[in-house]
Amino acid sequence: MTDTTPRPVRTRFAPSPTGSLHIGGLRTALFNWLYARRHGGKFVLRIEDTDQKRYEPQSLEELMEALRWAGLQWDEGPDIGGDYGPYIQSERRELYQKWANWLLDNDKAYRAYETPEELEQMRKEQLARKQPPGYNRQHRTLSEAECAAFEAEGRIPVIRLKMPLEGNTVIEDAIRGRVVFENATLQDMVLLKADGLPTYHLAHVLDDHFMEISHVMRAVEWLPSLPVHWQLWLAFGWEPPIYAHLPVILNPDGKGKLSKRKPPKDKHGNPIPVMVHDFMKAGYLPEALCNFLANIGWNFGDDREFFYINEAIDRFELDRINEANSTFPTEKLEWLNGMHIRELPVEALAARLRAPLEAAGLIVDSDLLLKVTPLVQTRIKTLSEVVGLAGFFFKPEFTPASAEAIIQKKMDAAATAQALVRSREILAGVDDFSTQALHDAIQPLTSDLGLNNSQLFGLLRVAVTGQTISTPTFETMEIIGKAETLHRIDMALALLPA
RNA sequence: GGCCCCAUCGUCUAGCGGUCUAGGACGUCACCCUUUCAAGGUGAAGACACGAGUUCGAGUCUCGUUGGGGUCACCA
Repeated sequence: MTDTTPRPVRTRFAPSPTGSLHIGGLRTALFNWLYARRHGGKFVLRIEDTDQKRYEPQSLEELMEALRWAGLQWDEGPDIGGDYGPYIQSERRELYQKWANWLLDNDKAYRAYETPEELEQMRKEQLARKQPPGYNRQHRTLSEAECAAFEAEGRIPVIRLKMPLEGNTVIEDAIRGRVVFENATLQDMVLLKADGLPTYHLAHVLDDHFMEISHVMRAVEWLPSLPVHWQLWLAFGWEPPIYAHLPVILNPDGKGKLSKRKPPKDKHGNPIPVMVHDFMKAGYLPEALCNFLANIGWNFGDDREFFYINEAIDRFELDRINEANSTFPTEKLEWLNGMHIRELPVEALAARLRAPLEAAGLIVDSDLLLKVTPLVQTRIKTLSEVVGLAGFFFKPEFTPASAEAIIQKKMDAAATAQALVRSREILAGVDDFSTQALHDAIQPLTSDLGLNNSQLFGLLRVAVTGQTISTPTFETMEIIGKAETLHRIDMALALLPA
């Protein structure tokens, strides 16, 4: 394998359109993309829609949308075409049938006439007898006449691969090394289904061959069927690609791999998104998600974990991929997302904050948003958190906090009211409503009233923002302006019992 | 259960026979800064699953045990 002439690098991501993109799928796509970019190769998007039962028409669009959002542009694919198309398997069925027949003609495969029900029955009996379930190869040696008899019954055959019955299948995996399978334990897998469409096994080998895919990077769950695929390459007599089986992402709380079926929860019991679209909606940045995904099962080197994906291209190699599965490190995603938010230029962050604010029903003025953005930049970990922290800036009507929220620690209503009144007097006299000037004007009042900064600034904060956790007080006053600030203090005063 | 893969701090990881009294990051805790919340700074606790080998020497190689994961479809 290693001494074959290197081929141009062509990798592919081949999802089946059974729903929108899974986060684990995005990582597989990312690694394939990274490898292609690293080696100046091509990254191909292929749709594996040979299972009509599970096909969801919406998902092709969603899949592509998620990939584009993440910045993983493909060089060939169903929407943009390419020299190796079509890129949707259901449009390639003649190819699969042609080569399935070739296998038949060359004694590498055979027709089997059992119905799904009969196979199911066989499995049940095997299980009942505590035998390993599997096809018993009954039809592997059928005569012409026997086949004709089944056909006469109206049975439609599937085509199964004639696996070697003894010996080993030995394969070199690019990240796991030598993997050995005993042929006697392997199955004669179905290659072409009764509906004339291929199974994954046949389809991917044929497509990867004709699309000249050089490296197949896929999740480890494919490893058990690798020997079948390998025997197919051997049967065809074609040069196999280099296989690399990636570790999977495990559920952080319970056991098993991350799955949308069993929604995972973090240690606080909050649900963790699994689908890429959920991450989009939750306010994660694509650059943060890619950065995060690249850190699972691979590492940048230099002890660096924060990076932009373009920086990873130069360093991405298969031998740096960790073969162990890993659980989904939620807190790290939060941290990385916060990091990427903080690194964004203010204008860029403001632009991204618009969507979640508008989704919350707020009217977003661009100038105002630009002023508010720096105040939230170090305080949010996801874009959607802007709504809770600074949504009040964009509400048409100000909603004051409760009296008890305004009253600070070790203070009562009277003292609070007094502080508000005195503050109002001072603020009314300030012409330059800037953060610094406001701070300087109010500061002396703390000692006059025998309060500390926390108390005085705190009650002003709650009066002016309506929240106990908010953007900084004086910065907020500067943005909303003098009239509004005084108005809100009046509202607070009205709330306090006399 | 058969087969296959995997195994370093709670988590993500570095480590590719000696430089490991095991490094980094997230998280946690403490302190500093501080008008809330963050951010930032400083510091602390915290791991080579176990047992045999190989070797002058093992986190690093081999085998076994244990544990975890995956897979056993006319789904991918």
